[in-house]
Amino acid sequence: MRVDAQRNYDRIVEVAREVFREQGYDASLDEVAKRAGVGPGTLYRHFPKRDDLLDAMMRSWMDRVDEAAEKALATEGPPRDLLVAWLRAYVALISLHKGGPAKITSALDDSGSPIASKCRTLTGATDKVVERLAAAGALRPGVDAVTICRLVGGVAVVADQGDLPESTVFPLLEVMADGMLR
Amino acid sequence: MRVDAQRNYDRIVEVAREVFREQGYDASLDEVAKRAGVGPGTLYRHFPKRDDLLDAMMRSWMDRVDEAAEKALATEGPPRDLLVAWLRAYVALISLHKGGPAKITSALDDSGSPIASKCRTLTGATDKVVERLAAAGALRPGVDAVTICRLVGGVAVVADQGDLPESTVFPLLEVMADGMLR
DNA sequence: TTGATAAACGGAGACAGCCTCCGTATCGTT
DNA sequence: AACGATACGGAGGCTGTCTCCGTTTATCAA
Repeated sequence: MRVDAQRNYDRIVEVAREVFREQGYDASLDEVAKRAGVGPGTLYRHFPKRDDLLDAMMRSWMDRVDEAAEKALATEGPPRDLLVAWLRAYVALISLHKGGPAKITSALDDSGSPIASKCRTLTGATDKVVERLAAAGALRPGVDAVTICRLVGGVAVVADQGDLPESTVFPLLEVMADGMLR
Repeated sequence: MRVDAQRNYDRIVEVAREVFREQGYDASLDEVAKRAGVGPGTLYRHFPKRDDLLDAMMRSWMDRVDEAAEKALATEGPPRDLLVAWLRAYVALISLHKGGPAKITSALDDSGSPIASKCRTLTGATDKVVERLAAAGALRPGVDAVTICRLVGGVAVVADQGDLPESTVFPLLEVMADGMLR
């Protein structure tokens, strides 16, 4: 890749992070291009679809997911505490930007999206939690990682769209946790 | 209201129902106007915001909600069956159009939206179910109608966006039901 | 029936966002 | 330095939203 191309690529991703944080996932891409000081053509050549840009933005984010899963797994106490800790972390991770929860959760079932690979990181991390719970015999049969991701994703979407505070979201997660455990 | 105005109003609503059913909630409003045989100006005078149009479309829908609640309340058997029946009905009711679950569920927390009044019908119906369950002592403390609406709304949004089949959605609802019951 | 008046109509067009095409500029190599 | 490959970027087509305002239509009183 030519150095000027690399420079523009990086700059676009950097600016996109900023713009999406300010305006949510449906911010104008022309605006991103303008702020990055490139033409729209350049942006669309590097990132033909909006999701390709999100994909690039989320590269570093994946490390954080694994990190958060490790941290949750280190939780002391009963299985329910572990699960709740992970659910909270999960919501926080996918709620970095307005519109993020919807985007990510719907990518769970859209293997064509570039985001889908990110979801695998997410379900993978959830799976570690599932295994731990299953080993403790605490999990209700039939509850797997994808099920959990869908459920908690749904809560995250609602929280995101309604701007719900943690004090409202946490109880929702606890109801769900109780439904998942035996 | 002048009779021609009334005629156009009704026609727009009728056509909108059709178009939204075909294309989901973000169908083009100019398209609706065109099909209804009116200018965009006429449409926007009657319905300044998209939600105003949805609001009008949902007038008759509210009756169906109460009806469905009655039917669920007539369910024989243990409380869990009643709850699951209502959750399924709830999802079906808000999933009439693509994008509907998101619209309706986010209106739960947006009292400014014209849709909010429709939500009250929905939470009201849910409340009847809640009362029945509470009377039977089957409900976990702290679980109220709004909590339930948010949770099931979240599942409906995910199902809608991911085009999930009933066979996937129903188990999600059951996990939630288990979380709500003691 | 007719004419006045208010009400409603509807389409042209301003504006914003998405995305493409292609002439121009830049890079890297010989 | 010169050339070919690569990348740039902006003009502009397209679609959808929404408004403004000249024209039409309904209604009612005379």
